[in-house]
Amino acid sequence: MKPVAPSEVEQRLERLRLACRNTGMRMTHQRLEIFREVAQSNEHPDAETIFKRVREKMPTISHDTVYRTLASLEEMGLVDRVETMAGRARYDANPDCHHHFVCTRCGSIADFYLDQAPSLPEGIENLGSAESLHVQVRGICHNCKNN
Amino acid sequence: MKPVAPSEVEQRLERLRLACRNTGMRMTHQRLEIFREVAQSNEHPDAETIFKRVREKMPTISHDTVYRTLASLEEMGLVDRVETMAGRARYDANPDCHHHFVCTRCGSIADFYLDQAPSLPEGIENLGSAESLHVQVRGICHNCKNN
DNA sequence: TCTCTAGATAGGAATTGTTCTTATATAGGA
DNA sequence: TCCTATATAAGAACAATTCCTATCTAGAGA
Repeated sequence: MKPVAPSEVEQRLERLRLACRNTGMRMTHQRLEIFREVAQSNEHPDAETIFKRVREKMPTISHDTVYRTLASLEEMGLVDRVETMAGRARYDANPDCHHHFVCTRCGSIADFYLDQAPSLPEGIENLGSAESLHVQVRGICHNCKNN
Repeated sequence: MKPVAPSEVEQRLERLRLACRNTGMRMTHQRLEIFREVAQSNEHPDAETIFKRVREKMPTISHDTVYRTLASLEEMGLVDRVETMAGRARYDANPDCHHHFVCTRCGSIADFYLDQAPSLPEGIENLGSAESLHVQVRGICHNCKNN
C-alpha cells in the first residue's frame, strides 16, 4: 500500500493546528505525534499500533493518552474510527468521503470511493435523522488470496 | 418497535433445526433458547442482554455458552453480528438482505432495505474478492430526538 | 520573559466484553 | 439403555479500553 503523499500529510497536520486554534484545545507534542501517525498511514492503524509507533519517539507515552487523544481527534472530526469485526477499533485520517474494503482474513482495510451515494429508501427518515453513511465491503484481499 | 411475527419466528426456528440436522450440530436446550431470543427480537440484542433473558428460563446458563453459541450460529449463517461503535457486538436473525440505521446516541439499531445494491466502483476487484456488502446509516433516532 | 492555572499526561489500577480451562453433563446414534 | 463425542457451567484469564490521581505544561496574561 503506497504511503500518504507528504503534501497531503502536511495538509492534514495543518487541519489539526487549525482545529486546535479554533476549539481552544491545546497543541501538545503527544497530540501532534499521535495524529501524525494516523495522518501519514493508509493502513488504518489500531490504537496499540499507534501507541507502539509513537513510543519510538516518546518513550513515556501512555496508552491512556493515545486512547484519549484518538477520542478527541474523532470528536473534532479529524479522524474516523472504523469498526470491523475484529475487536480493536481502527483509525483513519482521510478527510474525503470514502468507504472501506475489509479483509475478513487478515483484517486489512483499504479505502474506495463511490461514484454516487446509494439512494436510501423512502422510509428512512421514519427511523431518524441520518448523519453519515458508511459502506463496508467484506471479503478476502488479494494478499491473502495469494497465500 | 413491533415484535417479529410469530410465524416468522417459527420459520427461523425451523431453519435452526434444519441447520443442526445438516451440520450434525446438536440441538441443545441452550442453543434453542439463545437462538429464540435473537429470532424473536427486532432490537438486535447484545450478548449480555441475551444472557439475561435466557437466564430467566435457564438460571444456570453461563456467559460462555451464550458467546460460544452465538459464534456457532454466526458460523452457520443463522445470525449476523452487527458492529457498531459502542463496544458490544449486537446480533440479528433477520435472514433477508438488509442494512442498519444506528442511533449514535442510544445505540438502537433498525433494519432498512435498499431497492438496489449500491454500484461498486470499477477498481474494487483490485482490492480483493468481495463477499458481502454492509450499509450503515448513522444518526439520531426519533426516540432520542424527542427527548 | 515570567507566572499562573486550566487542561493534559504518565503510570498503574480498574472495568468491560469476551474467551479459555476443566470437570461434569447430555444429545443422539448404536 | 448404553456409550461417547460434543456441549455446558463456573470461574479464571485475557484483551481492549477507561478511570484515577499525582504531576506536568501550553499558552494566556502580567
